[in-house]
Amino acid sequence: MSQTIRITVDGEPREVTEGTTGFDLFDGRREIVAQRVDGELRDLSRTVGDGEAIESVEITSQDGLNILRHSATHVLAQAVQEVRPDARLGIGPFITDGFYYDFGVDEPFTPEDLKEIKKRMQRIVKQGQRFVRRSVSEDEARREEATQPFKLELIGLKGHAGDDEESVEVGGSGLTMYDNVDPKTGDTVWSDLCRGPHLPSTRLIGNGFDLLRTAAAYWRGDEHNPQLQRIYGTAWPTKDELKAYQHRLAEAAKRDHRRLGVELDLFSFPDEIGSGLPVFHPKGGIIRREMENYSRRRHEEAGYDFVYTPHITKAHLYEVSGHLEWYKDGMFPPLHVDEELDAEGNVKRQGQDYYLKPMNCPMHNLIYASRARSYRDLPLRLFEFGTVYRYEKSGVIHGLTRARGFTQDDAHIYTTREQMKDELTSVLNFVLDLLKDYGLDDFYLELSTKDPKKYVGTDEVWEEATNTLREVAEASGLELVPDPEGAAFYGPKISVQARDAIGRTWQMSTLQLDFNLPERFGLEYTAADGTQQRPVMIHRALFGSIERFFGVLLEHYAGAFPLWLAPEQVVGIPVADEYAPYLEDVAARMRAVGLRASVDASDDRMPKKIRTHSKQKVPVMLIAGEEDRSAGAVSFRFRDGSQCNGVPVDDAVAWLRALADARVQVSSVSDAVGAPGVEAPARAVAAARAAEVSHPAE
RNA sequence: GCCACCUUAGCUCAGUCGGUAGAGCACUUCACUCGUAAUGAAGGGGUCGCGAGUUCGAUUCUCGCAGGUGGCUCCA
Repeated sequence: MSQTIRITVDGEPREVTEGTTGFDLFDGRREIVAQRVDGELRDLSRTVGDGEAIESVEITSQDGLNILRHSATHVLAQAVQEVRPDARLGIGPFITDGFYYDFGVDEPFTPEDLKEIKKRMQRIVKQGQRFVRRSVSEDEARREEATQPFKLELIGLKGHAGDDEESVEVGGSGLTMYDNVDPKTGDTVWSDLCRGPHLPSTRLIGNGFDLLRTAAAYWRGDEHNPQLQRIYGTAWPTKDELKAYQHRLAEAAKRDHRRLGVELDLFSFPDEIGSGLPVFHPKGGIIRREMENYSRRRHEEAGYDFVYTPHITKAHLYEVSGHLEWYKDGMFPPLHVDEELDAEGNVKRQGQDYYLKPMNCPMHNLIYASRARSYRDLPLRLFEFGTVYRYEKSGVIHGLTRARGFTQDDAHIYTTREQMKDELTSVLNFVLDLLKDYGLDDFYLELSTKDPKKYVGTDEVWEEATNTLREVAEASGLELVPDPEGAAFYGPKISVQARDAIGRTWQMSTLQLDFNLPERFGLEYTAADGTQQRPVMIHRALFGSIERFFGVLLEHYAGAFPLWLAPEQVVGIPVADEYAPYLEDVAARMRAVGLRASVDASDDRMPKKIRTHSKQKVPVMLIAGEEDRSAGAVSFRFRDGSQCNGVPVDDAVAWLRALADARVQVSSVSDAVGAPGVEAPARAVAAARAAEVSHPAE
């Protein structure tokens, strides 16, 4: 006799007969692809038990999307094994926006393979195979996966490592297999070791999936392990959502700093110089110089002392610092100089190894140590735009964000242990404040703590440093994310992560505490009581690398820099040749107050000129014809096409100067009129008001 | 460093089943003098990434190298 059990479904109490499944509960609701039972995701085919709280999982929810993608990756693996029966299965999880599956194959996949695999996936999807869950014992699993070495390894891990290595294959309790069953014949056509849950049917994958690319990946993420071939894909509930995703990717690609660098003529990486070594063109140079100048000014105001150090040094310095011991692989190989040989080739005079510097700190330490220091000198803040060279592996070089030569806005602060906390607090505030001026304002902090395999110094010192950083970070009120084992060998760090305009996060500034280098360099100061004490060192880069920060800002602004950073701030567009001299005059007045202004006196027609400079993301175009000339005025055109016409030249000059000084974005007349602390000409205010009427939503 | 793919004019990209190449934009010149995202015409520009091999002949096929792209590993 079937018994009645009590459950809740999406918060509503219900009574159902024993043996009821998720399918029964959500009958007819195709958008529900799984059930969450007391917080645990399960297939709809599972029966519910007395007292359980069941929630529906819609395909459009995050859990639903994950299940969709996880099922899609099974379909991928099935298709791959049709094309390559020898393919050994690795792991196949869902990831943000998609999925991948790793395969051990003798020959890597070709683009043709990918096409064929996709075709077969479509066939499997259409067929509407059911995913059927089956619990197995470890022995059964081993028997079924006898020809699958990677799966056997996972089963073994499950046995030994417990739940530490929880994964989509063998997480949670017990082992399960998922059979893909042909709905017509009831035959199992494919099986995979998997914890699930899955969609009820492959049909739900529909036509919202695509295969994106292939890549090699080390088995279990370890470069000592064999490489598997990974296929990446994406899957969405509908074709429209897939298209929207592809559109998002295309939009992100448009802001790629490497592309914008070419389009806007900002920088390049000449092959002749070498991989990862950029040159800045004049326009990129202007942006960079503005970035640096403002930073310099702020550092001066904040009590930093400016120093300069060479790019190259004898090996001994990096032996003292420990870099040669810890990071030799990341350094360019040495230049061996001054060696003399006799006629027989024997060494007459020992040579010297010189290294390009990968970090500035040892040199700053030498400046500290150049004379006796008193507690009255501290905190001593040494600042440098220090160019460093790191031998990044060839495969990791990526535009300006990962280069082999770059310039750090590097400071080393030497403090007493007592001052340390106050100093860290003010440094963190200084950093956040300055980043905001460059237009980034969405931050969180990461606290990187000791890597037990890679550190120097005593546990007590690490603990004190870590606790101090944590207290300072917590006091900032920002979100703090732990990064266990992420610290450098010499000390823990706080890093500032910034979210850009399209939501990506970038590691920007780092504050690192270092109890180690002062020790190695024997740094001391005389305390008030006459004793010799050891200072604490704070490493701090704000941009991290200027090149990288440049790249991040370029992508953040999609090339449309705020007025103060824009390489061309103002371009005059005469309605006809006749008005060019008038605009030259206006531009000269702009230049006289330090604005970057020019006139486009080319043969192009006016709309063509507007197009040209729009594509170059020039913030302000000043247009003048007879109307403006006779009124002693100019007409503004902003990036978004908004205008304000007939602004008297005096007002225009003063207004633009003020907007540049305010370091605001100026892409529309409303931006310009709304800039805090800047008084806009009456004409502009009226134009902005008119614009608001036509776009009330703004 | 590993795997795959890519490299043709300044840029974006066609093309040659092996017989030394073409478009659009950009550039130069000429005409047009124009009020808010492309006026028209003419012209210049390429040892087809570099080096070897196969071939009567290689930009095309093979190998090596360099650079790039996407991943993996790494990122003091």
